[in-house]
Amino acid sequence: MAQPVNFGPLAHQPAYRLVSEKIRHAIISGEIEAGELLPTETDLAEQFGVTRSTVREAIRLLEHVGILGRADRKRLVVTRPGTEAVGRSVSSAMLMHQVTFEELWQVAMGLEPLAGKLACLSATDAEKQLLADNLVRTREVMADHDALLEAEIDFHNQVAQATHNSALLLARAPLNELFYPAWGAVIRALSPGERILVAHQHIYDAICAGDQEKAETWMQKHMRDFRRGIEMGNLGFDQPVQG
Amino acid sequence: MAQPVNFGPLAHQPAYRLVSEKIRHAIISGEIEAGELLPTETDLAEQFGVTRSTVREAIRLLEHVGILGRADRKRLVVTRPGTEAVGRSVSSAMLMHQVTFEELWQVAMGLEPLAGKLACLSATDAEKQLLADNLVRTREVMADHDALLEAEIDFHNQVAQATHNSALLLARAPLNELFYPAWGAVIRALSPGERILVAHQHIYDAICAGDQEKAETWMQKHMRDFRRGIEMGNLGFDQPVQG
DNA sequence: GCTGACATATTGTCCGACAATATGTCAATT
DNA sequence: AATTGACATATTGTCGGACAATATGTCAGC
Repeated sequence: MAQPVNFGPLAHQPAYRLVSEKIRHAIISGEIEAGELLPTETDLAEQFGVTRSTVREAIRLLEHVGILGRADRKRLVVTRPGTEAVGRSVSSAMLMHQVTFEELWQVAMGLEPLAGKLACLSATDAEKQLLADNLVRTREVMADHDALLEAEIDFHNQVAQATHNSALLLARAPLNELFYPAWGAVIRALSPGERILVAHQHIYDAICAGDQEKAETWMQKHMRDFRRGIEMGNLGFDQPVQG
Repeated sequence: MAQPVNFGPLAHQPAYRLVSEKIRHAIISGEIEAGELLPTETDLAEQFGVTRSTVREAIRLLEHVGILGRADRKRLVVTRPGTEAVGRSVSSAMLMHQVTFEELWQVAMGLEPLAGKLACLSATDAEKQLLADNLVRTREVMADHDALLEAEIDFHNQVAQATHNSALLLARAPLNELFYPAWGAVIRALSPGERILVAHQHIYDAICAGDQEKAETWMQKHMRDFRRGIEMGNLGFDQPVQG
């Protein structure tokens, strides 16, 4: 007997997606380099044989993820998505998945100690200096909750920067955005400035000494402190993070 | 003397971005839930007081990151960005940053062992069964490079799934896409089927036994094998990954 | 109750238009 | 010579209207 033919639903992609894919491909394959200007919308429309409206929709598709941006507010330019763009889109996803603090913290426990460890291998003198400056600043603003939070976040970002690992930077991008409010709440509730500073100090020492293990374990301790902070402050460790 | 006033450039956001932000905010704040239908484009245009073209551009901004999708090919629907959407956008970013295998591998060394460890705590019987099936299948297709690659990828995804940690799933989404070709190259070059199977077997055993440490260390071993495979095959461990 | 015809709603695409703004040119002014 | 101002040009942001293709809803007819 003849097989009952099973036609899959034929995929008629709208034109704006095709155009978008073509542009995306040209960018990713390196055909167009970062920083280069794209042709004008009218040109693109002509080249693809569609209207400017369609081209514009295709462009918007790529804009939000940070592949395309506006140079001088006019011409389109190919850009490298920075941590902000990636962080924004991934944290949207996490918010919609109702990710809990616990889940987020587990990921951070995978990435932050790793960052500390790797920074030991690759931190430059300038980056070590930045960390040292951050320590000084942290001590100064210990009483000011907002400023302390900012210093704390900066410290972690600087450690991550010091790894010179873009993949790591991008992977941890959403953590920043999502932990920010919780970290602030912990600081306001418990004023753990001294404890934060001690941990940062040890991490800094380890990075300067190139002591990977010490950096890793102190970062772990530091993150566990953060966890305990949320739990003690009854801030909802098993609750979904808030946008 | 009076300071020379320094006016920051005044930020005139285009309308399509404002509209996009409004919609995004409504979605993330939970005002509109996932799965709900959005009003029609014409309605939105009226509500916001702009034209349909503008609304469409705003929608496209959110579409590529997976916040919005098409329900039945017509009406717009709010969706949860899955790992595919997130993986796609983050791996674009990584590609443009010329992330090397080494960088990527370091991140994987942070996340995959973590996944193994967490899976010990939360894997259900059904998920364990899936892993068992995967092992059987892996043994069957050991000689077929393509099928073996697919089974290998599946195994890691299933372990990650078994953690029930969405944040982790999303964070490791880009790894899948980017490692895929390299992993395939390793398999074709070295035929390490037996070695892969042994590692998977141990990881599976550990998960069934709830032995977190074993799962973690075997996943580490497994990833180190992968690294050695790329190095031995001279596949460019310190080279940027290819799209 | 199922089928088919028909009207309706909604999206995808096109066209043409205009205002606002950035860029380039060039003469006039100091 | 350098700055300023006037002017033409290019490009984007936004508008309005139009039409085809397709999904949905309704209703008569068997």
